[in-house]
Amino acid sequence: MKLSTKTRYGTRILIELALQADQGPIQVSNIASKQKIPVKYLEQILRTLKQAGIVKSVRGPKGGHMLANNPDGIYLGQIVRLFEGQTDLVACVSSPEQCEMSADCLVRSAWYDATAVLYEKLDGISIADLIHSDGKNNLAACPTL
Amino acid sequence: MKLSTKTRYGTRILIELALQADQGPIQVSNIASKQKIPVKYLEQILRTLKQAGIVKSVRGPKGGHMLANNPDGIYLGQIVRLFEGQTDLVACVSSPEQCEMSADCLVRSAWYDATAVLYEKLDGISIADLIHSDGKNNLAACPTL
DNA sequence: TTATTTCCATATTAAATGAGTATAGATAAT
DNA sequence: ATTATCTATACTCATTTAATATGGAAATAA
Repeated sequence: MKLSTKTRYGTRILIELALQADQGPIQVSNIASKQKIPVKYLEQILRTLKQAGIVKSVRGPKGGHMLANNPDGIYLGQIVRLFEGQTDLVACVSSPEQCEMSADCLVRSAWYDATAVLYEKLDGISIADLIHSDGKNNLAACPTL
Repeated sequence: MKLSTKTRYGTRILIELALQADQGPIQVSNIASKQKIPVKYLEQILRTLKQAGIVKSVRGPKGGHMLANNPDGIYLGQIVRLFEGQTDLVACVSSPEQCEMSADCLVRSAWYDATAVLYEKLDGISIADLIHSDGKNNLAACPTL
């Protein structure tokens, strides 16, 4: 039940672009070294972000990438939906027709509610929120233990 | 970012056992046909549930399986933790040492919070809650769209 | 006591997915 | 023109998931 590296990398790329927002176009090599992401993989992820309208870029020497809009309008929920193949905890949540038992399934609505509460949270956290946090993580107890 | 079939099947197995709680030991073949789960796969999942102390069973003719305790004490969070290999949205949430950047990562605490809110929800839904719902699912809008 | 019904355990396989690499091309500044 | 940069697609490799196969162990009842 984990997020893909594309989602994680995608988020870190956006953070990097937000941090360097006043530096003009940021090059792939710059992001790659700062965030320790393989260049070619990074390029793929950037392309997805660009096609989604979140990032814009200019080609040629001195070219690079930058956020298309203000980071306070980019939310984690949007990034997760963009990169995760299946965005629900269980497929039947958004495609009940995939399961012949879904009509009177006793669990489906629970998976639905859990998915909803998760995205409610993710849709409340923007890239701007992240770069304005102090980045000091307490390494304390984990919610799943 | 989806739950495994083991988690989904495991939940449905427990629902089935809860529904038939007054019928004595329930046989694998019974659960398999009712819930449309391959017999041998079902046996694996049942074994995990048994080792976790959630299910008990008796061998030999007239044997079968039953809940070890009342279904109002079995929560979805427990089932998910039991079957999912990685129970956090991102590995660094519970194992920050796995990522050299985690100490001053600007995203980690967000993944932590999202994981926490998800399990808070899952830990509030019991098997008893599920079997006492009416099972009529509205097939309405999905939280991820 | 022995046949039979049931659960128990491990090994194997097959398909899907995820993560990353390779190769080739297009654009624009100098 | 040359070169630095982004763009696009195809391919490979490793891991995980889902399921199957095979063989066993326990307990009941004829």
